[in-house]
Amino acid sequence: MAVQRDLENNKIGNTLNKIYDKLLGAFGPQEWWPAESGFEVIVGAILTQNTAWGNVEKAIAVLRERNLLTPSALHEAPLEVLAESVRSSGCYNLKAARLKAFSDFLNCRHGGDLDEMFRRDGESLRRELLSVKGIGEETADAILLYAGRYPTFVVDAYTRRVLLRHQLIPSHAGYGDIRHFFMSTLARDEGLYNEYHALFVKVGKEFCRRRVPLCGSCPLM
DNA sequence: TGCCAGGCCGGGT
DNA sequence: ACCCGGCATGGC
Repeated sequence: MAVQRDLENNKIGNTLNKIYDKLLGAFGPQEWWPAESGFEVIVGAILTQNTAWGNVEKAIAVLRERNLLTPSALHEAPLEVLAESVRSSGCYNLKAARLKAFSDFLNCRHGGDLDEMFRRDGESLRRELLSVKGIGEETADAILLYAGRYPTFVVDAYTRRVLLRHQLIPSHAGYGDIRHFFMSTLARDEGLYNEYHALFVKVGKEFCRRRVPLCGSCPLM
């Protein structure tokens, strides 16, 4: 029974490795996350929730212009200033509040020090992040992986859609199921998870958008 | 012109 | 335990 499951996992693991090789071969390294600091990664992770990255870039440019891309500066900025700064990323009142919520968390729990925060072990830090209002599973994993370089797999809408279209997961699979799917079958490698998720976003943007059917020129076909 | 984008929360079944 | 509406700008 356990042996059978292991074989199954191994088959899936091979499949996931093949997909990775195809994507990397087709698109090359993606050099993620596009940011100049770990703190900027976190800000971007919050701003990009259900939002096109281009709109986030504009918001980050405004924050940089106003010297708000540091923990202390962000923490001291009035909510209205934040909201107005990140307007282009949509849902701006909500996101300003979420940036503040993270900022408060960082100050209260980690003395406003990112390096200190990232000294915590991954599992407990993940739970801490999930307790912050506005940080859900994907955002928490993105922060852990791309800002803290922890080996945790980030599952997003593209990941789910690509896997569904290629019938590699059942339609009822939840976030945790898919994350476990990768982490239990692939090596626990931060570099691999980093590249893999970035490649999913790349192939998703090009070939797996919402109402676009499977396309013959997709490298996974 | 609508639909969609690298989600998350709160309230309702 | 799910399901849904709200949040909101900018690009195609």
